[in-house]
Amino acid sequence: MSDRPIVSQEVTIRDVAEAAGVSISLVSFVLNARRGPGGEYLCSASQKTAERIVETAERLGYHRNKAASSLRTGRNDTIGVIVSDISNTCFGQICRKIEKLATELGYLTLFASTDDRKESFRQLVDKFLYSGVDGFIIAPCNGVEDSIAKILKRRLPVVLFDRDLPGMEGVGRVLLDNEKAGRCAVRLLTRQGCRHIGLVRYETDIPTLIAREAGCRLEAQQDGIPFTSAILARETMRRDMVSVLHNAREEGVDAIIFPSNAITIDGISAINELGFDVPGDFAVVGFDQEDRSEIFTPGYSFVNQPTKLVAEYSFRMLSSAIRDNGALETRIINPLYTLGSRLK
Amino acid sequence: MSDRPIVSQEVTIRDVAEAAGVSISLVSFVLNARRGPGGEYLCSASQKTAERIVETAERLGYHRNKAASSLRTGRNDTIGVIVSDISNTCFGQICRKIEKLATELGYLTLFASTDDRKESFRQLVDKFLYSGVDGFIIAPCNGVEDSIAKILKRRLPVVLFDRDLPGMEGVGRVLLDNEKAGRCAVRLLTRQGCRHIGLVRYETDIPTLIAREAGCRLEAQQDGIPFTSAILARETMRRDMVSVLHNAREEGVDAIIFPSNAITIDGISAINELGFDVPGDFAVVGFDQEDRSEIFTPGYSFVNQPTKLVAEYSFRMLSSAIRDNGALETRIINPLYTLGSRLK
DNA sequence: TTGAAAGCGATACCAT
DNA sequence: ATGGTATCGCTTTCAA
Repeated sequence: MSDRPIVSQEVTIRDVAEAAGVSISLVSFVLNARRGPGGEYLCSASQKTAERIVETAERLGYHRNKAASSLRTGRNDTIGVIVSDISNTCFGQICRKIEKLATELGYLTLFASTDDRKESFRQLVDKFLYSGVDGFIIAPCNGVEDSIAKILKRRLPVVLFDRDLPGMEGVGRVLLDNEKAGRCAVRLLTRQGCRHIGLVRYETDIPTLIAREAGCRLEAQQDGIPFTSAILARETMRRDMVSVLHNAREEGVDAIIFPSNAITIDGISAINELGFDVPGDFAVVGFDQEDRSEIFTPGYSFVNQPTKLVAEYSFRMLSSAIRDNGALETRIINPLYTLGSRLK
Repeated sequence: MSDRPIVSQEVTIRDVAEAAGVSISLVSFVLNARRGPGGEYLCSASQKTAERIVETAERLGYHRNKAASSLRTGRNDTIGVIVSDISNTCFGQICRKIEKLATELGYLTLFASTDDRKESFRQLVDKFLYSGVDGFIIAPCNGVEDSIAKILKRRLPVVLFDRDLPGMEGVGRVLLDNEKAGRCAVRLLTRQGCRHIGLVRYETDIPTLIAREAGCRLEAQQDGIPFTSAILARETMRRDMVSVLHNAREEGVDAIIFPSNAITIDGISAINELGFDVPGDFAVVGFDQEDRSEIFTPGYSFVNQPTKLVAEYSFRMLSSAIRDNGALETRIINPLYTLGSRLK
């Protein structure tokens, strides 16, 4: 096999102890002590020794061996973040912000993408579990309740965001108010004077999409504006989109809502293919696109999750659960919108 | 302090040993054995005991404690990936692919974003170093040679991608052929019949940008086509872009190249602000945008890194360096391009 | 083919 | 205020 020798660490706690002329217990003690407001070491060691120890550690370039520390304490100072696709800018931004917050509190963050596949979701949860994370922040895919339950059984805290698993108990939640998001989308359109609103989505039981559509319908009803929704098969959505939009136009629909990221992409793609002008032919509201989408598509408006807020709420909820056994509650977030620069 | 008891693991190697009626050494031995082509365990243990041990481990739900294993072996089966911004789709895609490849080989991947700031770069390298990664894949920012040297001093392998640190020795490299990318951009434009090509960039010594511009100039020269480049101050690029493009148009420039991601964003933004039509007023080639950009901006063409290839080359080079002491070499990648759907 | 035992480095209990 | 030491779970050498 490998004839690589066991490489021992260059500077261990023992070296620091010797160099400082104290015991390793004391070094560990001091190095793990909290700091008071004036920078004093809050431990029974005398300030003088404490300072000498810290100074020695720095001089020798000592850094705690994480593996040893984890092994002993069972803590890992690591959190796991699971999303469907980190190269989706929306998730990328949330992950970045979580990473930043986590780093500030001394946590390491593990990221993984599931591609919305249950099987890889399960594998990733296991992988993180066995890598020893202290908690999870998860945008779940449908039908992974068992996997989440497995985490909870180990008494590790879980915060869900972006998508809910209705009925799942014992988890924290940071969710967009999707009904409000739907209403917001419709309002963006009526404000431009649109008179007949269409929505395209695929066949699904994802609560997010259902709630968004419900919100749209509700708002349109209140405004006394006709609202039509087209429901496509998920697999053929991209293809069917073109004819659906074509027909909608014929039928006098003057505004279209694409209620998710994937639908928005396919929708914009179809509109380009049809050579339609936005907002000339249609006014459009997309969902879950990145902040910069407006730059690329000046005619379109978007409804989004406030990524920073989602990241902050999720991480703070998780870290307080890990550290202080803080409550895992449900937080509902208000949607954000970006107006297109060319409107009707 | 914490009155949380030391939580011991639910199933340890000792439990497996007892349940299987063998010693822990044997369990470890078998569980770490390589598998032969027929699935046999390549170790001195008898196949029968080996199978019994594996079966017992599975039945009990045993999973190796990573901390203990790392502590003992010094190996961590973890790699660190550092980029400027993981929410940049280009990097997001590369990271995803690396994660996937790494997972297949049993590695855990740590990601981090530096925002192109030297100081956070250094901190992240340290963080990963002390977290115990076995190697690095890095898109560096300028002036971090010292930090890379620190990694090399610990004899950990490093593969650079996206951006080079010229003169740095002992690292692997997976880089785009930037000169060729520049030439490619010009060719996309001349092919559409453009007669006067402009390029906008900011003042910099980043080799990537310099090489791209050189490639553009070279190709334009060979084609006997006038080539003008405008160099802006980095800080005011966004603002200045508008007037630069306005003037270019006046001067008869009929094609513009934006030679990086950031420049492309600001450029497209300025074009929208000016109300210019693409490709009516200008033909445009942008750089480093995601695959889907064409959907959002039908008139634009893009030159990109082949993200999957970059990820594959980088990871394979790193993993072979980690496992088999494989060579760290320099690989130059050919650029990829996407044609806009509406061209001149 | 199998097992005993010595650590890897840090922590935390219990002494002093 | 400080130190001795058992222990976390696993790997690996050496002996049987």
